[in-house]
Amino acid sequence: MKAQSLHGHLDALLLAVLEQGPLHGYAVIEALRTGSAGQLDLPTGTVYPALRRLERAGHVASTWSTVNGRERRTYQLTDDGRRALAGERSGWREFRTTVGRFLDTGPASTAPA
Amino acid sequence: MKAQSLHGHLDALLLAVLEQGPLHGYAVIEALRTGSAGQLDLPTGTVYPALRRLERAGHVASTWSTVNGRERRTYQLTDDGRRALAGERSGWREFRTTVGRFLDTGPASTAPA
DNA sequence: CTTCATGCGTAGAAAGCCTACTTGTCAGCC
DNA sequence: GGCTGACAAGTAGGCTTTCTACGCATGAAG
Repeated sequence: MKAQSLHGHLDALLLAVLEQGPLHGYAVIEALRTGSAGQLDLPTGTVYPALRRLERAGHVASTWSTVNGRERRTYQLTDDGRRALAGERSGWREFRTTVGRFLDTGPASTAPA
Repeated sequence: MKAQSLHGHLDALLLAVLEQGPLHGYAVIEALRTGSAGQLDLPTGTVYPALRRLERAGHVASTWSTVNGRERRTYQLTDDGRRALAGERSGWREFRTTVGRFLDTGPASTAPA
């Protein structure tokens, strides 16, 4: 699926993935891919800058570690990030409900209510 | 709510509103506002260009009419637009499912399943 | 030694929405 | 008559976010 539809929700996804434990950038991409059954295959050019943005915003913190000669920057959620994630989640529910009011209630849909 | 989150879903919303019957631009904005309980209050600078885009794409057609001396451009869904809307709807479901996999399954959420 | 998977990163382009503004009619009020 | 506010359409420029396409480096496999 087009990741362009993510616009504005990517940060929430990244925070949600990191909520389950610290990961480095490459692993975040894999977590999103496997966790979505292959639907989300984000390019590094999308994820890395986004993680930096989250770090600048104070939602995540990063630490360097060298594993097998490979440099890894491991990201982990901060307390502030946890609060941000909660906000993103409620924002997501609101968004889903609002848009769903128009798109879920179709003429030939499995009416949800 | 921030309409920026719409990014990519606005077209689907407009098509969905017009599915219920032809409307002019201003009425589309009101339909979105009332239909969303005030959540979606889109500025004209967002809606009008979007409707033009949909017209260029062949998803809607417009006709001018003058009511009480006021010029109205009424938009209505084309057959192509109906097909596009169906695609947008399935795209929306996929998007919702995929993102929901990460954001709905929170630690303190009303688990949907 | 070449290729591939892992791993990080940047630069420039493209897309989409928002803010702010303009134009015009009509109704109501002073 | 002049002013304000709701209705109705539209444009221009800016901002944010994501994507495409690259570059650099290590280690394992052939």
